[in-house]
Amino acid sequence: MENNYSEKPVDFIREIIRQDIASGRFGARVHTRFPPEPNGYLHIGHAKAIHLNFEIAKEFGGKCNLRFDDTNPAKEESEYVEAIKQDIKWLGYDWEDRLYFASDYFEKMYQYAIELIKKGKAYVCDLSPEEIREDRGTLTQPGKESPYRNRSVEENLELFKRMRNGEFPEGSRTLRAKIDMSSPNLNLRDPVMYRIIKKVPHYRTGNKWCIYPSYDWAHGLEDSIEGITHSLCSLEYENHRPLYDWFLDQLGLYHPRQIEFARLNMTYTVMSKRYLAELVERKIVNGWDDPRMPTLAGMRRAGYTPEAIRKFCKHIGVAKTDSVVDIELLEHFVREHLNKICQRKMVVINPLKLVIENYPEEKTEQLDAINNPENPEEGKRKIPFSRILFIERDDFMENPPEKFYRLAPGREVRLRYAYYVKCTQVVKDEKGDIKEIRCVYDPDSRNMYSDKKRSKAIIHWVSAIHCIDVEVRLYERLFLKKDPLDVPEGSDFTVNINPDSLKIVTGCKAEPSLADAKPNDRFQFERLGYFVCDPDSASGHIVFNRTVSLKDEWQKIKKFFSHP
RNA sequence: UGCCCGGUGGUGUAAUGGUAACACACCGGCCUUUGGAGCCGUGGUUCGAGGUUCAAGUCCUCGCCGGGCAGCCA
Repeated sequence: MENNYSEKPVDFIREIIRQDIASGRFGARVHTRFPPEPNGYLHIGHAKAIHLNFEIAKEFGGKCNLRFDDTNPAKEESEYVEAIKQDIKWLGYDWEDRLYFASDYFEKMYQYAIELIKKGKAYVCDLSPEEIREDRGTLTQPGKESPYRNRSVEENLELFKRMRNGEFPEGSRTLRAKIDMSSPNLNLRDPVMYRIIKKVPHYRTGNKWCIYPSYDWAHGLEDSIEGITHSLCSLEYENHRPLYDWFLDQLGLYHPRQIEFARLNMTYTVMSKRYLAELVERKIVNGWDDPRMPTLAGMRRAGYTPEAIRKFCKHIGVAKTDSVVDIELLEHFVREHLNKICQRKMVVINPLKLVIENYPEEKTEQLDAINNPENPEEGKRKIPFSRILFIERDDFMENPPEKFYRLAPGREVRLRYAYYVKCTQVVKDEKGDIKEIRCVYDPDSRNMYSDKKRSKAIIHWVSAIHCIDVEVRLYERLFLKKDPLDVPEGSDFTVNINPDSLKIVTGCKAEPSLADAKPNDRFQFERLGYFVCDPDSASGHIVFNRTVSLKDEWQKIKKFFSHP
């Protein structure tokens, strides 16, 4: 077993684990777990937790379990189990043979509950949910003890058995831990351990059970049963740790250590399952795997790579400070990786016809284009050039402002991998819209690699008779505001939705080599961004999703001009 | 007016009592057949006030600010 936990710096969790190893607290063992509830899709915040748990196990020569925490049949479905497994695999992690379900422990938990009753530490309570709430007290006032708190062990045992047997209606009784109704920590005011749920069957155990353990009771047992050493969870469980410890101590069971860390928040993003589900249900996005979603499924479809996400997780670190990470950081790692691995292609999204008047009508040339300047070994390809081309409408302006140094009347620019062209004429239609532009080219300018700047601009193009039509889906951030939940009184986050978060553009012109693109193939469209072939593609109808744009100096300048 | 947890450049994370570091973003500059990529540089004295110490972001005290907690959710 190769341990490599000597490098610095190290976060507070790894520091604690080092100490535990040094003191022999768990016999130098490290065993973590990722415990999702199968009630929704995994998002980038889960990626942080997955990364943390699996990487720590790897670093310390330990193991990490995948455990579905399926203790609430009302919310859980096997669809989510499968999606979650797929996402974790895609992210690059392997739970090997350690796939577990809390629902497999129900019988064991039940027996432990009986033990607790016998110790006089748990009782069946006949109070209604409302009555329990009223008796719980408030943040500043102690609670009131339940009138059923002092039932005999025998009666509790009998009642609990009848609860399991389904003799009581849903909501009529609970099993509660007998702790302290005046504890300043409200979690310790006789928390509910079991509730009766009869209306819905459990997706795995069906109707076998009609009592289900609550989180606080179940989670520590799950960790204990699996021999987990370090149970990593988010900050909101901090106040639950005394309870986690209490149950395990009362039962005298193997006792893992719970450590809390701050969950991930990102700008321009909502991260709770509730809101994500709402986006899906209200059809604001097209499903959980919509490329605008911060779900792993969405990011996969958007073209993000698992490598980039992992590197992001590594770099954000882990701490106890509530924080909001700039989404630019994620995008940075996506660009960084894609820049390395993507072959370049020329695609014109918003075509403008360009006619080279002095280029022979029938002539076609095959020009060399570099596949990936980051990796010369990927070689070159041929791209066809001819008299009529398409260029990006944005690359021409009739009345260019300062700092725009692309094509304009009388101006010369280089066509990437081809020639210099000079604009001689602008042709407009009846409405005055620019229909095409006419140019002359310099036949001697091909491959003049060392030619110093006859123009500052190089633009991309595609040959009109050779190109293929493709559909491009231009995705932008789903929300306009850094904090999408920052809304005026009485409205919800939909007021912050970006109305332009998806633009579907058909009739885009792509270089012919893209005809072979297969779903999930990733490319850089030169000067535009990174794109991935979408599974919606069919033969003859290829669809690309924009993963992320290239950084664009000109866009910045334009923005500066529009609001100085 | 309760309990718990936090507070280091715009953002996130380091500094383990000894000259505040790294990344992203931003702004300059260099380079470039992608206004891409790459390279170089400018921003902070660590929430505030005291205290301990030769020495404090780090330890102590008191404030201030932020977050969490009153589901038979997790």
